[in-house]
Amino acid sequence: MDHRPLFRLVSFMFSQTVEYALRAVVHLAMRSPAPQKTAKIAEATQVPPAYLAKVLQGLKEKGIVKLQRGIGGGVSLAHGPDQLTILDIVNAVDPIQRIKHCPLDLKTHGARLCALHFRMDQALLSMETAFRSTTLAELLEDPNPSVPLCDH
Amino acid sequence: MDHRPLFRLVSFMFSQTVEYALRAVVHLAMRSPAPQKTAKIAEATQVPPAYLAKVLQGLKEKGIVKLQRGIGGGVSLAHGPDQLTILDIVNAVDPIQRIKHCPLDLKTHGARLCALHFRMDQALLSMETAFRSTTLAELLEDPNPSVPLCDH
DNA sequence: CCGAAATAGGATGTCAATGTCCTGTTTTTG
DNA sequence: CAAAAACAGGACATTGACATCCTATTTCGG
Repeated sequence: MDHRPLFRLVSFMFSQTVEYALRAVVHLAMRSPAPQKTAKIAEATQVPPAYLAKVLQGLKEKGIVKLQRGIGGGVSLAHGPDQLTILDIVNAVDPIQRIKHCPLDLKTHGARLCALHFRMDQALLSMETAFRSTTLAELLEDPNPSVPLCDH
Repeated sequence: MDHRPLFRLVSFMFSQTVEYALRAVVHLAMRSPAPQKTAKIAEATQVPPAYLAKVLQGLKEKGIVKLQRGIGGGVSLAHGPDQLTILDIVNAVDPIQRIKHCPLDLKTHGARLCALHFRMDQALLSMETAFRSTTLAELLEDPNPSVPLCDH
């Protein structure tokens, strides 16, 4: 009956849904290509099971994962971990929208951004670049001793 | 009666409130140090007047602007445009929260972030850095021919 | 073919962000 | 001092993100 968020947002920059999708996909990558049951992923990644199911359906529609019903079914990556970047996941769930034109739609100037929105767009670009630079496979190879998702 | 957002979010990364705060502060910087009335700022920046008033109150509490009541009063910057960065404004309204520890609070490892959250934090860092690198004064000096906020 | 295993998806609930409105309080000017 | 100017702030409305639950529907194994 209590519908307050189960977990505090990691950062206001990322939606809870992005966080959940990333956890799930990293979990899948660690076990790729074996399919995993949604309930198991939810437990391991500490994501609400019913909500994770919705998130995974979204990822399926974007071609990130495959869902298989029935005994022995479950969720698996649609591509190899070396073919998926963090950006692919983020964009599938909550696309990074670069600023293409001034949000104040004055027609007194062309498509050129004012200085403020240009700077904001540059910040978005740097984030986009950071996310594009790492594949799931590289995440798993990370020398960091803490395994992804902090489980073991 | 219609309470749908007046303007589409510029990017899911930035809240509407951050966008409004930045527009208002840039407007103030262009006219610094003369105080401006909230209603005038709202009109020039295309922000709902009553909501802008709330945003400005928040900025006052964070020491970004000064509010003066009565005839001849209005809103003015609490510091020179060369003393305020975009990051100062963003953090006053919707602080960028860097990821300090794994959001899955397993105690099986220390404060070290797993590879996924380390990458996410690096993306936040790059955005933070981008925002810290520009002061309001530098925004106004921008060689870009479109004046900030696209008005004139 | 039957039953168990899984996902599919609709209906519904809650809350914070966004936005409006109205009345109070402070300050300045004449 | 009186009146107008301007912010202060509480009450309230709406919406989308987050979340749950329950009932299909599909698929595999024996």
